[in-house]
Amino acid sequence: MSKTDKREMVLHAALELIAEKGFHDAPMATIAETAGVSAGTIYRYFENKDDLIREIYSYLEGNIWAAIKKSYPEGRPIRERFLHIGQSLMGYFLVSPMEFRFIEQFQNSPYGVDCRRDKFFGKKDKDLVTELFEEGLNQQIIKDLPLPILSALSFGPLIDACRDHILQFIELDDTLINQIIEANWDAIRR
Amino acid sequence: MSKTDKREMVLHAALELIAEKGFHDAPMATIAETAGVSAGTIYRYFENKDDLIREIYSYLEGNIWAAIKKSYPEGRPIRERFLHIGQSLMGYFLVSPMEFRFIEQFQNSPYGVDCRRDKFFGKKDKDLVTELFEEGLNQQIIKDLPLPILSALSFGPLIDACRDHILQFIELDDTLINQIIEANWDAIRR
DNA sequence: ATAAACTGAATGACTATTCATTTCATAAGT
DNA sequence: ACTTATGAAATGAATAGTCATTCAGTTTAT
Repeated sequence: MSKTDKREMVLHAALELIAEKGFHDAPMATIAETAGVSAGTIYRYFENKDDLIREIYSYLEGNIWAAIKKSYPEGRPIRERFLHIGQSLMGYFLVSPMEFRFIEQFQNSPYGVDCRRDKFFGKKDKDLVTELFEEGLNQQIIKDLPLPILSALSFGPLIDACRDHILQFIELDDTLINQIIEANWDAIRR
Repeated sequence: MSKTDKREMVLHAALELIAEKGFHDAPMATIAETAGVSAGTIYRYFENKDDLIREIYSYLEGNIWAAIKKSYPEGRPIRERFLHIGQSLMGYFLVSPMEFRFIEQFQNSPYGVDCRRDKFFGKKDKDLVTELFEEGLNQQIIKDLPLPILSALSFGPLIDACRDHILQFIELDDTLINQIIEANWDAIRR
């Protein structure tokens, strides 16, 4: 097993265990065991558990942006781009329930608060979504509300729907997915 | 200090500490100290930490239903009742940020999953909100979507907005609150 | 031969819960 | 009115477990 292989084994083992059990019930010893590696080895690749968790999130975030950017209808109307983002996101989450559960936990924890703070107070580049909202605001196509609110109206319900589907409270199909995304659009459009 | 006083002291100390630090950084010893009581005493009033946490949630849930039912415009149009519920909820959360943070943590944890399961699979009585949605569906005033989705569209963004306000990412005022609730209505109305 | 990678037992810190003991309020007996 | 008996309430040190992280010693690759 090569060096990078071990790093990846640890990363995936941690992702899996944390998604299933939560941050506090995924001991380093168990992560090591699942990864087929000794406890000490984890610390050759990650400073500590916090660092490991943040690295997993970065990795998943990369995957998600890739999913959204794949066949992104650049230059098409705002509404069309908005629908594409919603469909990509839900599509991604529904085929990757484990990753979804990790992200959900991450967002609903002090890690997630730090993350949003960085985003809204500008430590990161403007992303595709922020650009889209700003364009929509300028063209007076979407309601004049603060960006965090527009985010909440757009993506909150979408994520809740994925969660309820994964927990088998509802069953999402393509029709329902589109109805949800259209409803989100109704919430933000003027 | 009477018997019930001590129970309440513990309940409030736990609420405060958990809201600030999270379930896992609010040790029983610290809760006891904050409540002005010894660690052992907690166990006279609560079976264990889980029980304590669930009791706190029940207590808060009672407060919230009371806030909603206060001046609930029974018999008035669906839209008006919907707006009332939204306003009551946001009003309550904004004057009780500590309680809000507890509830948010509770909902985004295995406790919350159990709770929703009970709700959607009928162990509880139908609540005001479910009744409202069902009436709206029958009258074809709101979109024909599963109840969990209608909930997500209505209350998800509202809660996210409260969170962002409490974290000082945005500043909510009456105008903005009403705009958000109207946007939620746009999402669910036909 | 050398250094880098790896191991896993040991460390130290932390926690929920228990239980032997003490305190306290109340009621009975004198 | 004063003592005593009683059991509930309260205490907090002790218990039995957790877990992240370290490091002395071992293996592996070059």
